[in-house]
Amino acid sequence: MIHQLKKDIEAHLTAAIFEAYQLEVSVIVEEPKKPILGDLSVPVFSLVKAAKIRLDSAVAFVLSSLEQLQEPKRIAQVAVMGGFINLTLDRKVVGRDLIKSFLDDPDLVQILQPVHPETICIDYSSPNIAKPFSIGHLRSTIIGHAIGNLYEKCGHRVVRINHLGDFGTQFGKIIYSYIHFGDQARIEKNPIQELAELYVAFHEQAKDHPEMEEEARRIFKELEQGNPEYVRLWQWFRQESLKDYMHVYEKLHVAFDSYDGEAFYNDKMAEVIDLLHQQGLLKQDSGAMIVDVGADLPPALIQKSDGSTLYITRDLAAILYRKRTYGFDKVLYVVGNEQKLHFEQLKRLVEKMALGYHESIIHVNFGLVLQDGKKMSTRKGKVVRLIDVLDEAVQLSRNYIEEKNPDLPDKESIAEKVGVSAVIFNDLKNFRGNDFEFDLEEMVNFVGQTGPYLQYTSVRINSILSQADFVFDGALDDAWFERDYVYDIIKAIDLYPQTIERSANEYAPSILAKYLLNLASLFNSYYGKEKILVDDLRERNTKLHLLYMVKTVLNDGMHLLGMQVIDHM
RNA sequence: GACUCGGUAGCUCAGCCGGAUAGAGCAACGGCCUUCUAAGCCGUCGGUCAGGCGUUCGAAUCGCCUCCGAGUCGCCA
Repeated sequence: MIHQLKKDIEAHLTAAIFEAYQLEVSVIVEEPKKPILGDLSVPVFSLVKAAKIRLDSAVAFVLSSLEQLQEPKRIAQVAVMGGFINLTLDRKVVGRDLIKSFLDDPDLVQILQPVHPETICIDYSSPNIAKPFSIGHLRSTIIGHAIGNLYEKCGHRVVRINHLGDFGTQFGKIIYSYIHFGDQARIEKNPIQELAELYVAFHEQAKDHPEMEEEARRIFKELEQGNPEYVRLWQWFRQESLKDYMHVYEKLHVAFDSYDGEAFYNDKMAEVIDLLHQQGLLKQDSGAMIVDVGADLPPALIQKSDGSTLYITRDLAAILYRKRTYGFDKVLYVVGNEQKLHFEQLKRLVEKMALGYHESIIHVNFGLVLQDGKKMSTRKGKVVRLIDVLDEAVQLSRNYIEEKNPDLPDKESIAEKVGVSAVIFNDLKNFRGNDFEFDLEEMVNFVGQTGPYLQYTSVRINSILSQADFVFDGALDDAWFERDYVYDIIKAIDLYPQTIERSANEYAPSILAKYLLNLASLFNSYYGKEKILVDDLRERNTKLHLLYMVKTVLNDGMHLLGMQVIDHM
């Protein structure tokens, strides 16, 4: 609402300046940091400079233009401070308007309706078969899931794709390892653990026996060509891994529209290579087939000298398939920073092939989870299993419940929801591009800027609402909106729709996460100041309206981030 | 070595398409539970925005250089 007013003022002033000076000055209306200065602020420096006029004439010009704006009610006060013109809005009107629009469209379907609904493919999670589901894949999973939710909320169609890492030379390695030192019974008992150990064992042995690498590549090539024994082992490993992953996804409440991994594209590779060949892009280089993708990037390796394919070949096949199958407007790859070059190459390949959609390929990169300041390595067996972290978080959550609320009826279910959500929120609250050091204590922290803080705030509100009956009858004590700490909450709620849009457009769930923390903090601060359930019905009803809005926004926001919403804890 | 990303309070981070006195949480210290859930609230302490130069009325924000950290750099994914 305030956002709309801001846009209106910007448009009005830009037009007025053009009319008076024939100058295209794009006026920016900003929000002053200090609330005492007002709700909106117009700096006039750009006009001074462009029109080469004095500061005071620029101020006078803007002031008179503002008077012509058809804005009878909302702007209550205009004050000039140096080169800034500060506008203060009528808090009663803002509060009433907000509540009205909130009640008219509580799910924001009208406000967030896109001009052009798009189809967005999101490639995320994508764990590597036969390896434990690690913290690294947690990041991709929950960032991708949240971005998908955000786009859906904005009215777009989202296709969620789990591009399983179920193919490639790594399987040559594991199969080699299994044949030479594997044990069927042990794998059946504890598949992921054993398979991961086989993978580590391979790399340990290969240090002294480099010919093993060659052998692994040969096995993969045969797997690719359909060697029945290798295919059987591969299917077995894949199936066992998938079972394990589904367990994790269940805990995280994420699901996908497609689980077509790399292997799915095995029979679609020839098409890609033919296409590259026809366009004369493919060339041979020391036995392998490569494509030059420009002087600023290293060439892309499409086919190994033994004829088998690579990661990028499969990604290329996948994008062709996805364009045909889903007709995406955008395809997002939620994959770590370390693969930046890979996606630059992929994008360039698509551009070189003149397919016309290279601009819609977006690498939504995220920071690495470090251990002792360095990247974790599956090859050396240095991974942290997600399931262990989740278990730890749920246990801590149980402890809190025993300490704070031992009579809670459904302890176990709440403990699970709080613990898992804490881990999810901890990952989403900071900008995704930042690397971070693995720190279990930080991940399962429940105090301060955390998931449980948001849940707790919502629960507190819920507790009050459940003790009161109130009706949305519009009978409001609007004088109450004048109070700073109330008005701050109103302004924060008003900001919710644009926060969702920004969060989606920048592929940054952290924007929403920070917003929710701020809203919760404003509410808790208010909660400490005033009693809600007062005797005066009109006042009470007004407060309950506000609480209802805060709770609705908090719950909706948490849901978008992939957290579990609860009503008591 | 080249390229990419980063360096803001003791720690974890916001702010970065230039705007007014750089903000949160944690930690530390001091308060607040006979009244709506204290997983909370209030207060105190804490800054050469890595360093330098430049552009500008105005720089944490833009440009260049230096230092430091991480990642990547054809037969892994």
